Amino acid sequence: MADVAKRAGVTKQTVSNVVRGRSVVGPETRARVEAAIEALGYTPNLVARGLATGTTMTVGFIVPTVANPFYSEVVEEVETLLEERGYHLLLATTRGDQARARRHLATLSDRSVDALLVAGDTNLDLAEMPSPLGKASLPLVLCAWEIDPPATLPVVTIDYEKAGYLAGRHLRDLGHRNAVVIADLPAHRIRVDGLRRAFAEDGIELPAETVFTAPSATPQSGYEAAVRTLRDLHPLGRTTAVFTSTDAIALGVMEVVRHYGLRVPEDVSVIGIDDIPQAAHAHPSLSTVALPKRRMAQEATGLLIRAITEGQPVAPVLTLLVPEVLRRASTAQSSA
Amino acid sequence: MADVAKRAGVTKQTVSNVVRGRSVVGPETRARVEAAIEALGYTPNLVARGLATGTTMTVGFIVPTVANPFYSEVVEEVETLLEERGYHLLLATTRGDQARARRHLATLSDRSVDALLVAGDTNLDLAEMPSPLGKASLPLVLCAWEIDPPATLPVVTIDYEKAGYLAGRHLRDLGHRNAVVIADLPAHRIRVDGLRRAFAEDGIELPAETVFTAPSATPQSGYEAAVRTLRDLHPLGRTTAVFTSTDAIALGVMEVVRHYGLRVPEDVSVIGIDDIPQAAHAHPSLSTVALPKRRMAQEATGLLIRAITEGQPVAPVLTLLVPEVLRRASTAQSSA
DNA sequence: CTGAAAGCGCTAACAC
DNA sequence: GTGTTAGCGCTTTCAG
Repeated sequence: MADVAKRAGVTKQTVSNVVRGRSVVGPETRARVEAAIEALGYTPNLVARGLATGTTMTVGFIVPTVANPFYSEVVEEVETLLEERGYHLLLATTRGDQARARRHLATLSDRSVDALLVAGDTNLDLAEMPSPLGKASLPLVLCAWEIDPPATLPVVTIDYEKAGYLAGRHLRDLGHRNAVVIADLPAHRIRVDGLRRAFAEDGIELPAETVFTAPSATPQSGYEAAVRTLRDLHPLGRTTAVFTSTDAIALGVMEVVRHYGLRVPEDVSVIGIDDIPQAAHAHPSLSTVALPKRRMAQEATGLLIRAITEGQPVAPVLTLLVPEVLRRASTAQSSA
Repeated sequence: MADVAKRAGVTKQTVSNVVRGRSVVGPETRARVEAAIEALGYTPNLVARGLATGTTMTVGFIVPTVANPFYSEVVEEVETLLEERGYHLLLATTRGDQARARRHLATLSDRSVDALLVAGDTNLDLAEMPSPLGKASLPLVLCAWEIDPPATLPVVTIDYEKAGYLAGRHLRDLGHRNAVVIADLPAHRIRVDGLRRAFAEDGIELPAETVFTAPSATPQSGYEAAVRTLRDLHPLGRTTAVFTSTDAIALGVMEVVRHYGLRVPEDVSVIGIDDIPQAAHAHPSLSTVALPKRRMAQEATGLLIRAITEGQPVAPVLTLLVPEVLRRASTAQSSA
């Protein structure tokens, strides 16, 4: 920078002003400086700028995993939004590991990021988490917080209970009274609660023996477990519908159902939650409750950036995004 | 830091030494300093350290997208490896957009990262890319470079041609002579070339009219296109096997084949490439050629970190990882 | 509109 | 072992 200044016959200050596009530089001077920059191939050092301004133009995002369509879509959207505003994305994954989450939280809050976004993770116990959560030293927003969103922090999440409820109402409206549930419990218990509420409105109970657990956090093994569960369960008896807490599981269920020579949706309706890309392309296309991930990413990033630019902590409000039923081909009127 | 030093009755330097775990501090002094750090809740400013040392402990990763199982697995692996060594991951996606890629390359090379990893993207024209590629100012490694890996840069990639070849040999060994190809062209043409080579070894040609294009970059629309293609194509005629350039497409193909009342693998064998998580859980489980993504991530990260710690640019060597056939249930002896 | 000074928080040389 | 002195490259006062 000093070289550029010398070459253009100005001071570093003027170079700085030119680089940052401030309109305090005379056009003639500006041209000279720009020529010098070009000639020397100068490029400003962001770290130094960061030290001077106390801002890094970087947002940290702590996420359970990225090998899961739900989170990877959220990450991608967040990255895009940040990029549009000139921010970088520092990605950290927890993989369901408290210790990792804590480490990330600690290192990222050392002023190496301007703000922090943390996606929900069942294994995350906020009370155990270090400083930034407590002293709110830097803007912090939580998202996709399925279980017990804390009231003391800003949270942008989805009404997962309603997602379950909507799935339930959809099935109920189609006349289904005997449903089997396959859910990733306890992570997705809220979704099952919603389903239960929908059925309860019609006086239908969900017997405990029709609720099965896909005992793993990853959608893949959830799927696998679902397959096994359903296999053991067979014959389905009076069951006319299967509700799964996740599309990945639903996809597996459809395969197994077909494997038994039953048809979806003629014999059994299947509905999932999330609306992963494959859901629309399955055969039959999977009815599901779409979780507004992109909306969530937008709201969360918006809060974060506003907090950074205004220099104020984010108000601890809970934003609850509403999911939406997607009626596709895997659900039909109950044949019972 | 000054406060800590004052409280402990030492200088900043000593505090620095304690923080960085240097063994030049007396145990008694160290204890005092640590107490002061604890009391004041001091946490070092990484940006300042970065300015002083010229190192940020951050590696940039430019990737086409993260909403694709292949890349998301690579990203996750890279992140994990970096974290183990105390590095952070700055993630940037190109979404197949040259301009974005160029922007990222430019901003990331402003010394805000210690090294740069760039994953292959058909839309990326390296010749058009700015400085860091040319002047190799900071360690740069390319990975997953399917088309024309440049000889002037270090590249860790997979032998995609061999992947196609292995798939072809597998089919050929099972007696298949009439295969249909559905590939994401031109992105995956190398894979088709490999297949062609395998068949050619037996004097079998792949007529142009049996090669179909799934005309999109994203696996999902590839899948969709495959479905349409196969639907139009029906009946399959003498075809006994389908090769797809991607597992996602293969999964779609299996559904469509079944849709016609044909059985996999009894009537038609299906083989893909990649080994995405779902492949193992499909019904029947999908035979495929596994691409060693994790190995690739390991090699690439290794090179990068070595380059950083040794302060030397990475030698422009091409590392070609070998894929492996996974014989599963979707392929069987040809019935023809 | 431009220039000169001071300092962001830390580390790296030295000397003590 | 510990303290001292300079910066890292930039931005930000404040004068000119």
